[in-house]
Amino acid sequence: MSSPSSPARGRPARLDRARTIRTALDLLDEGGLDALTMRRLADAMDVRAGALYRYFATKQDLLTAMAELMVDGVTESPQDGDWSERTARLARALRTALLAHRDGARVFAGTHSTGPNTLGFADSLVGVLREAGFGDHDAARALHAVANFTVGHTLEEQAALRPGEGEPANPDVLREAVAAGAYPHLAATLPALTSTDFSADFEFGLRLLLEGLRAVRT
Amino acid sequence: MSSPSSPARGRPARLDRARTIRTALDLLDEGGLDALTMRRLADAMDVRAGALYRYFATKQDLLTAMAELMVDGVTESPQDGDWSERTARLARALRTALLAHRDGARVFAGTHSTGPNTLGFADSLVGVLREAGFGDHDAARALHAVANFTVGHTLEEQAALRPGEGEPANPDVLREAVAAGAYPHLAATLPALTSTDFSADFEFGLRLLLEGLRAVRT
DNA sequence: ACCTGAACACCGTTCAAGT
DNA sequence: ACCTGAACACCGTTCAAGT
Repeated sequence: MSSPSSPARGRPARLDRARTIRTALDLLDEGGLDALTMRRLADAMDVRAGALYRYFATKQDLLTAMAELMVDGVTESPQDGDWSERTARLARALRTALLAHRDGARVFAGTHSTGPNTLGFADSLVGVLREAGFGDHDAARALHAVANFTVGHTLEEQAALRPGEGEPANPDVLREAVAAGAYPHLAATLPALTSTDFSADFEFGLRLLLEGLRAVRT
Repeated sequence: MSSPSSPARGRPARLDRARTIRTALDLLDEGGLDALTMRRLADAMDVRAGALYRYFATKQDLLTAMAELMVDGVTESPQDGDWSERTARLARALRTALLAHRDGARVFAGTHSTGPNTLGFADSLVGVLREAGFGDHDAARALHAVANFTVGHTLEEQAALRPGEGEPANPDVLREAVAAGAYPHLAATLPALTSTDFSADFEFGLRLLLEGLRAVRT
């Protein structure tokens, strides 16, 4: 919690937290997480790298603030529909928010924001389930399951969308590897495994969780 | 694919791929992923950093090989029980394998091995589901859902086990943040949310997926 | 109060040259 | 054939000193 004092005495600050976080997200979209360095961010803000540390204790602190800003608005959704429709909407909104920035899921997975957007999302999801009659433990665990699946899925989705610099794309590697070894089931399901319909993939997993919740409901 | 030639002509090599990967996993266990550098690994192998590049094209290549070795044996499991019990066993075996190394889930999530252990695991899981009557697309998507959930869960579990150097542990941060803001549902479920029974958490999510698969089955 | 300058202690990777 | 030496082009972070 670095905090330049509020009454703006002395020189007007060239830097501030909110503008820096937004610029960092722009840089993320341009070059990805690996290209986002404190020095480059400082350049974009017309400042030396050291100056950033008056506003962010560490780079991790900056990344956490970026993750928190990314999920701004994920909590807003119409309140109609039953609990499973509302849960699905929240999960979809989280995925969409992560997809909106290059390496969004990687940034989010690597941080643990306790800001209002992140907590608001969690409170909404837990609220929907509690009001639907789920117990506290089940609601908390369902939140974890949905969030872990959603982040895990989006991590894969964004990794598949941008294969590692120069390396051949995943489908080709997989085809070759499966052809070489003895993987009868993978060979038979290759078209399904190399499908790039990530939305359908996500919806399937989400449906499993929701059907599971329905079955588990006392 | 760096590959020193097989007929050992000239000086006997001090380095080899397999021994280097095992040493890297030892270093991982000692200091975590952030402390695993090519220079430190070279030190441990009594060699200069540059020499490693005769065996690994990049650090990413090394990490992929580590991930592949981590899931060695995850495919072996008794073949008895019905499809949901067998699927559960495979998922549990994956989690256990990732938990066996410090930052195991982070290493695994950051790579995409197409080695025999990784493919063997995928083939087993898809095989169990296909033999149970699931279609190719559903089996492939179920593999993704189970794997994404398992890796996502273990990522969180290992992050919670080692709070970020100096930062207060997550439960305390969460308690304070929830107390400060207006999160009625989080406040009511705080004990459940800050539970550290990760196995129960994992089993709950896994159960949701399996019950969901049962419901989705044609 | 806010930022610069300069340093500290590192990184991953490449490649000519030695043995 | 295998490895060293040395460099290249960077990192995150700290902190006295300037304005």
